[in-house]
Amino acid sequence: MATTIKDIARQAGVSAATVSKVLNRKDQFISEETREKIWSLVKELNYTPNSIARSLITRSSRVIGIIVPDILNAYFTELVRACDVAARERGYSTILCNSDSDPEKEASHLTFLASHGVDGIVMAASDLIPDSELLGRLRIPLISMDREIPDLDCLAARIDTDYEQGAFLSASHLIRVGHTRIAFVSGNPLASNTKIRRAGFERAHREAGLSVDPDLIECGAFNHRFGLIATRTLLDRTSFSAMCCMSDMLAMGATVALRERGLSVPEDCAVMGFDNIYIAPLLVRPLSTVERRISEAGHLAIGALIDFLEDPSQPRRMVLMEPTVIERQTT
Amino acid sequence: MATTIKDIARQAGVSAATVSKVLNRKDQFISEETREKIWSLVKELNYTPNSIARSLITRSSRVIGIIVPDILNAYFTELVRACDVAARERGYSTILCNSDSDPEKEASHLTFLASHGVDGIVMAASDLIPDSELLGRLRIPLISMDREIPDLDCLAARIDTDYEQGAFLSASHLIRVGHTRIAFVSGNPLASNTKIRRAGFERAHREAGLSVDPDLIECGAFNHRFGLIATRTLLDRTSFSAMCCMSDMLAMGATVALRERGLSVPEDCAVMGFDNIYIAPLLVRPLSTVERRISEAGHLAIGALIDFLEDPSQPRRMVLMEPTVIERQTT
DNA sequence: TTCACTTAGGTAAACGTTTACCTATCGACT
DNA sequence: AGTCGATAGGTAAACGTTTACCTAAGTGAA
Repeated sequence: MATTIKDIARQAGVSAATVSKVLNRKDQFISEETREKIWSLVKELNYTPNSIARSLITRSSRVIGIIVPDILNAYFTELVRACDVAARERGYSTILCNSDSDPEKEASHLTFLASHGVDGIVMAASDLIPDSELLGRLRIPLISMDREIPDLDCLAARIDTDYEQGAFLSASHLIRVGHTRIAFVSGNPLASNTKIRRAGFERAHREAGLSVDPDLIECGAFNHRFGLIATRTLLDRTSFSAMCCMSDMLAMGATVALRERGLSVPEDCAVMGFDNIYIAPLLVRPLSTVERRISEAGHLAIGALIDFLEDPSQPRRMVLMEPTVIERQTT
Repeated sequence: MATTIKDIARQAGVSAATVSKVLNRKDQFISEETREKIWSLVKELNYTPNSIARSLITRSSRVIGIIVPDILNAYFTELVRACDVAARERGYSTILCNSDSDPEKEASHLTFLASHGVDGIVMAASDLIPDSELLGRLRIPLISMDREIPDLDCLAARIDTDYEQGAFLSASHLIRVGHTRIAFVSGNPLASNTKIRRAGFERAHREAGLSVDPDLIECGAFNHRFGLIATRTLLDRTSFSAMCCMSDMLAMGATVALRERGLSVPEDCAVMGFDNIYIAPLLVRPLSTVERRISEAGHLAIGALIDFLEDPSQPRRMVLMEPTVIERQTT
């Protein structure tokens, strides 16, 4: 029952095409009088164009899909927020999907987004390797953030963080202040996401003339729950004086486990996080971590996507963001 | 270029109508043979129906809009997540909007959602009083959560938390353990959201034969930043031995401010939160708080909305959720 | 044979836009 | 007088579905 373009047309005594032209500012050949009449009717009748009908014919929705593994991880909350504001700044909206790191959910979100006609998709860090057959078929412009991804011609840009360097910096920081037995906690051990970080961790040791005890490594997931469990396991298995966690959520879980055993941070065990989520400085013992400028990454991703949408011929962007260490009170 | 229903029809040697009937299981008068041929072509050609075209004609999108003030507040992150899983369980998807507690943004999200044909909208707790003129015009089925809302006939349900009781319980808990000077920190002082809580806070004092010193009240916003600022102000102005914060984010900010001044929690000052967000038990000093069963609220909201969509004649639900105190280590 | 019913499927309009192309009028210029 | 170029706007198809209604063939009974 909402007002349509035809209602406006009828009341203005013109055709729907004329109204459409005015609305879309393709009105160089429309008289000032008609134009004004249309705009005033638009206001009076509270006309809002039906985006669905519009998308159907223009094949563009000005909507961007965002897929993250877990919105409860504050890193993704911040990223999603950043993407959303960046998109809105350029007249786009976003629609969010949680994959739970489940390939089937990811695929079904992808089809959902496609069938809803999103103009582009941002796929954020995940242990998953995306279904390249599906992606290739969908042909939706894509931004990959911090993930392994096949080379597709709909891949508009990659925004990656230099995880190797991030892990290297984190471990080096701990080594510099005297730690020699450092635990390493990260996500899925099979994902490149984790392998690369582990390489950085090991390089830091190598360069310091230290070796890495495999007993100190625990990889599984990036959430706080795994941080808690992994730390308990590590504590039962071996001893260490510092922990190099590959996400702040892991670090939060680790801290809880350490306290559980009566260990204080950083006196008995130092803890490094990764991501610098907004909660990190708010913890009672503000967390030392690796800063990765989440908001900037989100803006970059959306910017690259929209630039690509507006001109697909431009060269693809491959950004590698350099992280830095932030020293707070847990190291 | 994606496969359409016509491609299927052509290759199956039938009309598009027949394909549509099979796809929608309105195929009682279609032969088994045709049916099988169609389904196998659907698989072979990776056909996915174009939701946009479908929505245009059916006037239903199976998408629900969710408007929250600030997704960075973990309470809303959890709520949104709960709504999303509840919606997916029933074959709906969600689309998320941040209002930043800005009436204009909220209105523009509302029009956005309307023009994108969402079937219903969940509006979560906010200081804002929604634009009833707009809402009435849009006529989109609505769920209101913890907000003041005009009575509209498109209002499918209200899911509210008994804030008066929550604040009462929080303050009573502190009074019971011996505190008499308790600071009260909450959101926008003009919003009913805050007024109601303040009433509960005052009732707790009244029933204990205590009076409330207005100097102990600081209201502004629900985020951690305000918690920090408000606590500094309170500390400069007066003295107290406990804080009754109306969100866990506020409590986190408050804790930081207290430590800043060398005060330890709970020895020098006890702190109560509200919401029981997932981070609350993870803080180094796990936060005592008021539990409000966020996930259940989200499921309830989505359930009520979808029930209403499927049968708008059923009576409206008005749920009042009763909160409970969780005692951890900050009190 | 006729009628009615069932089965299997087709036709075409409709949803609300956009857009390529067409028409008509008016001056101005050759 | 005829042509041309603006100017102002209209026509109708198209996007990919769904659905109310139509058709045609076959069957069974009267």
